[in-house]
Amino acid sequence: MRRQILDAAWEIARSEGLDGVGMRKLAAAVGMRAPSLYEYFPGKDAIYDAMFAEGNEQLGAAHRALPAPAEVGARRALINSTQAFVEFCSADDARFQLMFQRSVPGWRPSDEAYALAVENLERLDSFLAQCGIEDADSRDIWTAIVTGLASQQVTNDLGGQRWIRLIEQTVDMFLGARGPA
Amino acid sequence: MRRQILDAAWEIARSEGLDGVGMRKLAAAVGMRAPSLYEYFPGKDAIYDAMFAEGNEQLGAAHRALPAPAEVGARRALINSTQAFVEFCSADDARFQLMFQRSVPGWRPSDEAYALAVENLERLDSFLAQCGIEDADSRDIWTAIVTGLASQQVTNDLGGQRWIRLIEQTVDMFLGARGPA
DNA sequence: GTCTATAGCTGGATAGAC
DNA sequence: GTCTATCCAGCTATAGAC
Repeated sequence: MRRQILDAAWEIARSEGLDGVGMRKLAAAVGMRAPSLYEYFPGKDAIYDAMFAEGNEQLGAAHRALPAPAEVGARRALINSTQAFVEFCSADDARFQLMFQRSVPGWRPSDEAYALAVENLERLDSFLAQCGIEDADSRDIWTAIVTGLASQQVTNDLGGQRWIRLIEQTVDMFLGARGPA
Repeated sequence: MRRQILDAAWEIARSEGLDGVGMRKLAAAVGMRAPSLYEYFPGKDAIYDAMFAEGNEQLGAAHRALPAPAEVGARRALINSTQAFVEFCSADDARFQLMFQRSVPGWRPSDEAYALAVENLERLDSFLAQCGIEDADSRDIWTAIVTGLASQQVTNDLGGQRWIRLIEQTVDMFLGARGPA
């Protein structure tokens, strides 16, 4: 039942925006009345929280599914992970906004949910290290580039390929500046 | 009086978030009651709209104040404009969110206000062209990089220098990939 | 121009019957 | 577990007195 409620919440968020998720509307979407939702979640914030956690689990799973840098080489690994990330963001703008922008007034993820986000950041760090990117400045430049590609793709060409298809070129630009291959 | 109201609105937005700007609170901040605000603005959306327009005017002014690429060369021009932009974003996160993120549920800029944003984008295009960046792919990569730097700076180190100080290095990376100087 | 008063709505959450 | 009924708080906006 929690599953059904969360699915409905995602659907409303995708079609009407994150702020469109209200207790009455959400309950109606699963054939209930608002008060019944409190049997499954302590409140509305807990629903956003579960969504935030779920998004981070999905991102973690997508990242774990990538081949290791040792297998495919740093260049290919960076391309793969960037494509996976930008496509992940672009596949669901409501999820992107919930996870990476502060677009739900008055809501902040709980500590437990946020821990999943930190876990993903740590996984990324270790992935970058395996790609030979270990100094802090390079990591910061890298994260700026990747989040920039993702936000442009989501904001200006949702569901398209406009920035996704520039990823290889961008990775080569980044690697080229770190010394010739 | 419109000026005073807008100043108060910015102040509330900065301290409590954009959604903290309400008619009662805003009126109280200028020593009025809510209904009196309707003498100066037709409604709340018009206030967001005026703020959006004002932000874009400020950005335009900041950009116009930059030395021309012909004077300082492409590299310096790109560094200057990126620093100016990231600092502009980082100086006021409420303004950043209003202008570049969709963080006011239910509000969209009016056509007139949006025209100012388009004007700024066109100015940027012409600036980039003067820097020798004319193909669409390079422009897209460039905007991704710049917005990425800005969003990382605003989100993770507001008011600091963590990404601002990486701008020179990033511009060199970008230019390096376009053929040796 | 500014006010009081209030309409009219929407939202999350709770009490208590069944 | 689900419901009806309702509370309570918030909001924008308007009517009409002064």
